[in-house]
Amino acid sequence: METSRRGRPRNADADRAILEATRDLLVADGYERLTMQAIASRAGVARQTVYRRWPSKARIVADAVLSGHLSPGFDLPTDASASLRDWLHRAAMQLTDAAHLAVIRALAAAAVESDDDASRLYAAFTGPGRRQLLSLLEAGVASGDLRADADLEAAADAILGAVLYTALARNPPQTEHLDALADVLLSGLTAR
Amino acid sequence: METSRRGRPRNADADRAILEATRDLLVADGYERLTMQAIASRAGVARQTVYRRWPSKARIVADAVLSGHLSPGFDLPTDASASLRDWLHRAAMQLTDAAHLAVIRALAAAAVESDDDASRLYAAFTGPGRRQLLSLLEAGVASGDLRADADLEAAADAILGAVLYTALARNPPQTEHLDALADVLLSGLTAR
Amino acid sequence: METSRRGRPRNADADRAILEATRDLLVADGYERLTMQAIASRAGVARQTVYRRWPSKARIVADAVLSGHLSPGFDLPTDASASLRDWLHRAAMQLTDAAHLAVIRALAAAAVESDDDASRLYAAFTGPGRRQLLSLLEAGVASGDLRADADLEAAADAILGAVLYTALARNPPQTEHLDALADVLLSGLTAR
Amino acid sequence: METSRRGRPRNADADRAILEATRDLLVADGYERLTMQAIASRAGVARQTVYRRWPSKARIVADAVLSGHLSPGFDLPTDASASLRDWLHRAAMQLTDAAHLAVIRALAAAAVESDDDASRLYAAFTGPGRRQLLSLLEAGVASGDLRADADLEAAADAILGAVLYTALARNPPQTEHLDALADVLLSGLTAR
DNA sequence: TTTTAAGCGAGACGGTACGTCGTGTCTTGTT
DNA sequence: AACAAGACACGACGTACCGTCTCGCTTAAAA
Repeated sequence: METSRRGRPRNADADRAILEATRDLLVADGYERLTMQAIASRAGVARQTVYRRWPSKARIVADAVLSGHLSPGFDLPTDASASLRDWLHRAAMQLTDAAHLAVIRALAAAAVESDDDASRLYAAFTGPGRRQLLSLLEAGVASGDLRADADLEAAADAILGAVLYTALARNPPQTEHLDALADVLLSGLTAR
Repeated sequence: METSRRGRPRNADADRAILEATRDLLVADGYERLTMQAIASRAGVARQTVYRRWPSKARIVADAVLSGHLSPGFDLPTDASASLRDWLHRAAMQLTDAAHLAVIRALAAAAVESDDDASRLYAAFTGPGRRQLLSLLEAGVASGDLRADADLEAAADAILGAVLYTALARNPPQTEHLDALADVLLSGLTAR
Repeated sequence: METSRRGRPRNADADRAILEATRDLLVADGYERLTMQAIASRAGVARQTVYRRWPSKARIVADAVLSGHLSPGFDLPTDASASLRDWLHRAAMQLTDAAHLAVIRALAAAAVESDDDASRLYAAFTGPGRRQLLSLLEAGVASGDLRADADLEAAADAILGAVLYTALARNPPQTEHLDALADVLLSGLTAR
Repeated sequence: METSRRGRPRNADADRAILEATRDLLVADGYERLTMQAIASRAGVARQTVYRRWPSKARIVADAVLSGHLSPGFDLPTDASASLRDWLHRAAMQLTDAAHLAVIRALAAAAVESDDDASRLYAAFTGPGRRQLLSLLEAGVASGDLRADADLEAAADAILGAVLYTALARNPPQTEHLDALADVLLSGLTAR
């Protein structure tokens, strides 16, 4: 048991306040305009208190992502009736709002420290959406609408990648394009 | 048209040298560590000579992307025998090398700083691969292997997005995962 | 001849402005409260411009002293009629005003970098007063009032040291004390 | 008089250890490089224990001076045979060692930061030497070597000031210069 | 004996200045 | 005009100290 440390304990609220301040400022101003001083001020904390916990701006942002402070909520009903097409539309809509675009772009900068950090960041960012999507797919399999022998993990990656890419490269995404996307993913490309 | 200007003409080599220096440094150190001084030094040029041509770091990177200096070569044969599965494997392999990952991450940073739309940069970056992929798909349709009524643009987006996302979030990508990805894209998710 | 240097030449006015700003702020607020930012601001210059010329606060102050920006004026007439007693009174008066006390105290801090810098700083600070005093003594010798075989350099040191010490340790100096001081210096201690 | 307090009594050793640590570090590194943490560490004490006794760095140094921890020993015999010239030489020698120079310079810094008057600190620092010098002068008067009507306080100031100034501004002091100094102080400047 | 008030080591905290680095602009002399 | 070189205004970075504030533990006098 080594929880009884010496000295004044760190203010646990500060950690949270700093991550939240980071999220708010990142979403509002973007990574480049994000400042340690601004983070500290908004968190109601001295600059040194931030540095005592994180060694750099990139690490704070990385932690904000990893701790889920920056993942999109995807506040959609995950009931059985929600079709994949609906999910694609809503996810694309949410990802293309200014806040989430800012975060997606920050992921790149935050991953600058280490090369394989990037994977963890992207995985953490997409985690909630991915879990949601997986349960949607599982429901589809259970109801017999989707085939049982598909690799659902791979399917989730394909869907997430497609919607992320569309959000980034086809901003704003068009309805017909998303419908065609859903068609490809559901029906496949093979002639029959 | 007054093409003959007075004074000393610009050194045409400098443009190319600067873009190449930008690419090399970007790939080696990432966007955050990229500095104008480093670009100029590596290009054998004064800092002002860079600023005479581009107004900011973001614009150089954007131009390097738009001019194709940073797009992946995808030097794969596009012959009829190349299956979609092969393409996925090779593309994922190429995108996960350090150089391309650095560029992919830089796209976001460059987009947010320059006036250019992120979508233009992503489109430019993925352009060559996309064109290659489309001709592969068209060949598949022509040979009757792929169904004729699929939206090939949407299919290309799905495939590109999936492979990009896999490269970013599942670094390095596993063989089985890519195979499962190909299966989903070819066969679709719908039960039949 | 190597005066033709390359690149934009340094703004010569800035050097002077920085030294003057240093003097003004030092005299007004003291060494401890002196700030690089304050110096720069008052000189109408960026902080980096100060650092380009001097590596530290101590060095600026040292240079301000060595360049005579901080030496007391001792604006007394040096005519033959000025007696040593008068000089002592006026010098003590001037050295005990707030401005000069601040400078004297700053000498110690400014000398922190190197050990024998201190000598040069004290010598520079007292230089003008010393020269004035020497010509006063020489005039006394010429007029026959003072003995010709005294070491005037040593005498000047004794007088300067005495008045400096009195100013520091007996702040404010009393008239009678200064008179007694003059008496000792003029008549000596030896019984006759 | 309520000398018996409740609670754990203060460690009396700490006071002394702190003052000694202050002296050692001051002499070794100078006032500017002196830090509270270093004082505490060297004294084997927590930083707070220092602050419980002194409110600031300047006050510790001031107290170290006032308590005599930093005054030069002037361990000279004060017997009748010791001439003023001998005293000057030995005092100059002692004051110009690195330790005492550091202290002399620290006086100014400590004085400007603490509420204490500079004069009190200088008086305390020079106190032992001054008392020694005065008894030397009184012995000279008693023996008839020195004149009886001189203001010995003023004479002591002149001598102390001269030797201090020489130590500071003419480091290291030359033998001939000190001899000439003694000559001026003993014989005076007046022609006869 | 048991309180209880203070001392103490340790270290977090709000501030402030430091010295460095990068950006984008400007000003020299030279080509 | 372009160019190499480098100064300039601006502003963020990460570090170091200051003096204050909790923590848990220890120590002795008071209850």
